[in-house]
Amino acid sequence: MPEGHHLHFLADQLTQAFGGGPVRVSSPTGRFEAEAAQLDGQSVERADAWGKQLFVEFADERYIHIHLGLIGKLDIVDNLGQPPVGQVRLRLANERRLADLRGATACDLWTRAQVEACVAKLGPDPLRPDADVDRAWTRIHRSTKPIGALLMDQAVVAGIGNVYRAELLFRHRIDPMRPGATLRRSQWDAMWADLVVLMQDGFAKNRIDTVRPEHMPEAMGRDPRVDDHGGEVYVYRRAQMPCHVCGSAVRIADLEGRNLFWCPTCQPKFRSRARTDALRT
DNA sequence: AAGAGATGCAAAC
DNA sequence: TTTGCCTCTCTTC
Repeated sequence: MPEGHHLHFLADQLTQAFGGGPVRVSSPTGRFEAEAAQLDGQSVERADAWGKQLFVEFADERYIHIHLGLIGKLDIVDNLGQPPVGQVRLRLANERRLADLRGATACDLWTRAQVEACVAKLGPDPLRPDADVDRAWTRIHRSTKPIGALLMDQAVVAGIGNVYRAELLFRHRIDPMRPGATLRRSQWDAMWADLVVLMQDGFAKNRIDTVRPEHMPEAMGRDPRVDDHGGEVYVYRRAQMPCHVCGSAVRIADLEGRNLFWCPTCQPKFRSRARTDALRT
């Protein structure tokens, strides 16, 4: 689940569970033990997310920085005094709630300066009200890299992952291999506006659904999606299966080490104007 | 029971 | 370009 919507969901949960009061901080695996000891018993101010980076703010401008990576999990549950199960690198607990971190790529104790340096490298986050859409457009407009690769670059847009990448391109009928510089500003503005709505919905439900009402299972009389992802999507992890819109077999390819999914009919191959003109003459 | 693969990314070659 | 993280679910035997 760890695309940007999920990290914002976790930040909200952490703030609700621990914000404004003292928290027990421990590291059952010992890997974060020295840092945990420094924070143990201190008050949590709040938690916040920027893209896929999660920050838990303590007094004195100290922050726990967490990045879940591909397989990391942060379970926030009622505190019933249960012992840690598996490799719990970080445990936050108060009388009511308990949060266990497992499998994360990063868990560090940071200063405010470190947090600011991290955030400065990130592109705009569609879930933040201060997001600067122009900053993303500048990067896209100046790049010959495929838009499918640019959308995954956290310095371009922070919070998009493999699901939102594939689904956003499908919804806007854009060839993932199309160079960023060939997009029109109006296309990017429409994609961004759509992304904000999709990710806000994902944040509210903690689940990625991108299928329009007319293509939902009930509307089309098809079976709902059943797998560990769960959300209703058009192309993500649907290789070889028929497109919900046109019936073509959904395609899969490797782009920069990640699986890319798209519909070859709904997202026709992009031809540059120069090439088209050359063929006409 | 065992293996593959996954919503990510940094570090190592 | 490949490996590591070290979890969890789904698939195959």
